[in-house]
Amino acid sequence: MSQEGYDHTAVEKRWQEAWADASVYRTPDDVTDPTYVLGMYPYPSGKLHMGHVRNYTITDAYARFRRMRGDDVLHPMGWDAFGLPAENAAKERDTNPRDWTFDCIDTMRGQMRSMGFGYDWDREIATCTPEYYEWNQWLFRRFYEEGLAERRDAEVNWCPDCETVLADEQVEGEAELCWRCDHPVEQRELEQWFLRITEYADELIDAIDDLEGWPDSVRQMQRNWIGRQYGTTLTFEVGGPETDHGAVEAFTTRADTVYGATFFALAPGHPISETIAEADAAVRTFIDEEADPEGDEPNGVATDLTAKNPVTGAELPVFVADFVLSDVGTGALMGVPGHDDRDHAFASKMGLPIEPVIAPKPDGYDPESGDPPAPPDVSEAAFTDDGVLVNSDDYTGMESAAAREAITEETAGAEPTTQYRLRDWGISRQRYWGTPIPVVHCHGDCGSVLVPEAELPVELPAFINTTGNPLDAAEEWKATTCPSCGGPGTRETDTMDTFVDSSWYFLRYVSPELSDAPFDSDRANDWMPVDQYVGGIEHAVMHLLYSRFVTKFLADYEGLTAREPFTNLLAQGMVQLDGSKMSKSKGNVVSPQRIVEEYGADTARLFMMQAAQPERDFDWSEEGVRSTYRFLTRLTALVEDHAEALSEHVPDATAALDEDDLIWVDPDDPTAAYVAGEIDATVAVATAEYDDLTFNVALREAQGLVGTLRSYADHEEPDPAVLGHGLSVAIRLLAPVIPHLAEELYATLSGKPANVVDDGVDVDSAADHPFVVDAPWPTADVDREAAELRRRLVANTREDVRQIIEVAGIEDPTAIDVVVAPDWKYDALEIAVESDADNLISAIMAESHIREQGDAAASYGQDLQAEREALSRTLPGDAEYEALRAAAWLIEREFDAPVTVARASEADDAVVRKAEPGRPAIDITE
RNA sequence: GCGGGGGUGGCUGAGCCUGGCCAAAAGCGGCGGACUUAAGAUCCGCUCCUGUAGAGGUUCGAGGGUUCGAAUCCCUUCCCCCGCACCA
Repeated sequence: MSQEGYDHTAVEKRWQEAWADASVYRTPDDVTDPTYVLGMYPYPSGKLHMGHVRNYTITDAYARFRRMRGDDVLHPMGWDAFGLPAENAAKERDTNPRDWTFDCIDTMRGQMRSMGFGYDWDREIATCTPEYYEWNQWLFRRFYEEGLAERRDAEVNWCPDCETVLADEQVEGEAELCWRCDHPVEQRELEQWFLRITEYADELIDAIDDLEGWPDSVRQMQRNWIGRQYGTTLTFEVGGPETDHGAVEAFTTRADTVYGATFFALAPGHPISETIAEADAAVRTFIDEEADPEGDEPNGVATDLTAKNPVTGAELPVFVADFVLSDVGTGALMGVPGHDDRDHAFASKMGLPIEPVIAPKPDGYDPESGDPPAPPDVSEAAFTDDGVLVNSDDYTGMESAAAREAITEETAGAEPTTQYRLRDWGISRQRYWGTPIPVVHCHGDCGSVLVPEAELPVELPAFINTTGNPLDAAEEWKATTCPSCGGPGTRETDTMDTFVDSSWYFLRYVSPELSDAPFDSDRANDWMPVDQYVGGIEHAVMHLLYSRFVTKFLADYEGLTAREPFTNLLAQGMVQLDGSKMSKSKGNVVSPQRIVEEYGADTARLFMMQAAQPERDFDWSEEGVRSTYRFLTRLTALVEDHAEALSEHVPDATAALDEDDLIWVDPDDPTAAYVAGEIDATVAVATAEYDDLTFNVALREAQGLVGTLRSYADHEEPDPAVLGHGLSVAIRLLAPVIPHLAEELYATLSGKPANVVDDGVDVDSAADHPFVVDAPWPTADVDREAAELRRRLVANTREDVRQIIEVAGIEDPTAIDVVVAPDWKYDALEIAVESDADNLISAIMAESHIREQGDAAASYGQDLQAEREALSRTLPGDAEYEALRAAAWLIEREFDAPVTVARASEADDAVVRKAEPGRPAIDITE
């Protein structure tokens, strides 16, 4: 009946409309501390891709799960709507970025609706609206007022193709390519606006330790990015025959190796390098032509300068070398070839001396009394570990860590110094489609002046199609008056990096309409932080670091109580095809739209969620999709086939479904008891897995339950209460992932089949119809461990029956007897598990009722003794008996033979003998 | 080089934290059977080797160790992926 599947298009459309009509996903402003579930908002590129679908299915499923568990949930969506691609697209199509962007947003919003994502659309934001970016400008003002925004000259990464500045993070790979257009990036000197994120470097790195809900990989990436290092700044007097360049600072993490310094090196861009290049042709040539910072070889050129080692007083030769980088440390370093690989390579190449001053620490070395170890041989390779100082005057014999401290303290001009790799955040972009930086450059003497808060937002002028920055060409817009002196002024034409937009958008959802502040403080303090954030690993550093920075700033200066924005973070894996990432350039893209048309959104969602853990990559498989679709088709058929019968037997299905998950099971119907037990076990496992976001395991459980229910429904005379309950549970367990079909089936099961709706009775007038969205999550009061023991017993027993029949070559069994072990064996096992007595057999035999069993007891005792360490508890004998009785129908069905489950007292001794706890005796008659 | 994550049966992929019930879930693929005029769908099994009563053997990248017992813990080693990197 169902090879065509079910009418997913009609089902999905029907419920999308019903949800919208009933505003089921609305989160009222007055709820208290809702569970805040957030997916990283997308750039509106025009179409949803599979990565989006996966991302938002994860948040949607989790949000729905929490909702069914009774939480208020905040699950909003918005648009990262500024950015260069809109500008490029506008140029190509001869339109403007605004229209193009809103077109894209409309399309994508429609696709999200068609996926069934349950967002509170009343909270939708788009960062390109003045109502939003006004608050970027406000935020910029606040940074400026607190001394954390400043304008300065800076060497910046410049993409000649995009004609804009890029952050370091936006420059990719060794080849230094633009992250957007893959064009090689150049360096330029420009006046730029910076936010001083480095002021927060320590807190940003220290607080990572407490982000326990974040993946280790992301935490580590942030630590690396901030790159804090403790070390020492040493001062070297640098001079030559004719000139004195004065004190030059060099940073080192290895002050303990200072006695091993045999040269000093300056970056080609260091001011002294520039100075000496004026008089020294070799240096000039080296800087201009030979220096190759990207190459593997360390290159350098000698100068006529020397640097005085501040500890030893030695005069070291000074080189200009390309492996010294201007933007690392001070752009100058002491070379210690004995204990640094790169210095070693350079010294070997230049024929400089290599001196060992650190020796490996001998075992049990005591710096107080021990003789210093012999210096290692460093002629071939540097010894880079910490150790014990040698050849270091008074410091000889000290351990590295202590020596670093002592040298830093005792050397004139030496300072303990902390270095960071993190740089201030350059937010200036020479582009149109972004937030205008709210500054006016006074033509008089006022300099750069903030636009007053009352005059915000500074709105973008109409788009001008030009090769440079359109804002530069907007002459009328540019010309303004200085807010300070009232004289003529020019607007700042830089716009902000779009990472400013995304660094606080999660706060805007709290009060998206608010017109006099970026967010409602009281509500933000109640609703923040985001409980579960989900997005791609590509944002591990930039977006997440900036968001943490801005949150801390708002905590310090605007009274926000949260110091971290995201409590739990999930970096979802990629959707791949044949093992590689889907991408347009490779042409291996699977269109979500096609999948929705062909199989429906529910199929796409279920397939993705059951394919793998959310954080792992997985391969898209058309076969897997089809298999998922077949599952949904079978489920639909199962519910439809039985709904009518159930409603006859269950007088008020609706009430029964909603009220309670405790159902009465006929004690004389072991099959019903088995199914009821399976239902409970499924709920227990699936709930825990949903909590952990391991949807794949939860769904496997739910699908397994559906299989059990189908078998049960085929069984003669299923208990309608049990079957109805089971179907209700299965539907609810699947509902977060297949919301449309779950609604449909829930309605069918409730005796309000959807075709009634089709005939003109609309959904919300059927007031007694409960949405599964709002249905209570099923509950179970079972011990997961006991449920698993029972499952295992049943599975093992069935497996054993199969094996016997196969191995013994039984063609057609006529009777199968299953006999549970006698009680005394359970008692003996219990004693064996508990006991730590040397002689297990005597411990067991101490029990008179076991001793009475004579040889059988002795023999079983020996078995227990032999396997003593491996023994584990089973279910009690009565529970095993009940579980096997309940599962007998499965064996009967499989082998088409009557199955008798018996207690030991009811069975033949010869058979009973083989029975053990956890392993009933099986006797098959041919 | 540093840091992070991996290597499991024909494939995908769980298990590993908390060792035993693990020859190892699930899906896919393959094989056999039921149903069907047939195909499809659906259902029941099988799918490392041997085995006429639930057994035995060899497996979880490689080698070693701890343990009564290791896919699981420890060490060494090889390979793959990701991030950072001539970072002083």
